[in-house]
Amino acid sequence: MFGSDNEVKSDKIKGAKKIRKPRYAFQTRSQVDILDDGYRWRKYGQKAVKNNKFPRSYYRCTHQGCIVKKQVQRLSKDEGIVVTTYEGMHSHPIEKSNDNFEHILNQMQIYTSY
DNA sequence: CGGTTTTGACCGGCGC
DNA sequence: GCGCCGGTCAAAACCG
Repeated sequence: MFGSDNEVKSDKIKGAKKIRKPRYAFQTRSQVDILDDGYRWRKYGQKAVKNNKFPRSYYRCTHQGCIVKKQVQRLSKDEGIVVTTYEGMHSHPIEKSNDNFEHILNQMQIYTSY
């Protein structure tokens, strides 16, 4: 299941031949970890991290063909800071108002890896 | 009713 | 070889 993961695994074992899954980390200042960026997410697990006093939440896009994964983690140092990490690329339009999305971006700092 | 959520348990990989 | 960790999935329950 979930070819996306399988693909990455294969790449790792083989030696990274294809493009890597893009990873985008968003650091947001919010009291709630449930940030609606405009996509639909379904929580599939919650695990506690050792460097963090708070558990990390794992979310996945519920769109057909959309295998984007997202994980939300809070900074143990600042409970008001929420780190949202996006994995993969979306292949469908957002169902929320771009205005709202822009407003959210306005309050988040974007960090891009790769 | 459908969709979603929550917890627990399980598996694989890696280290020593 | 064994233990450990992280990560993911499953089922059940709940809500609108």
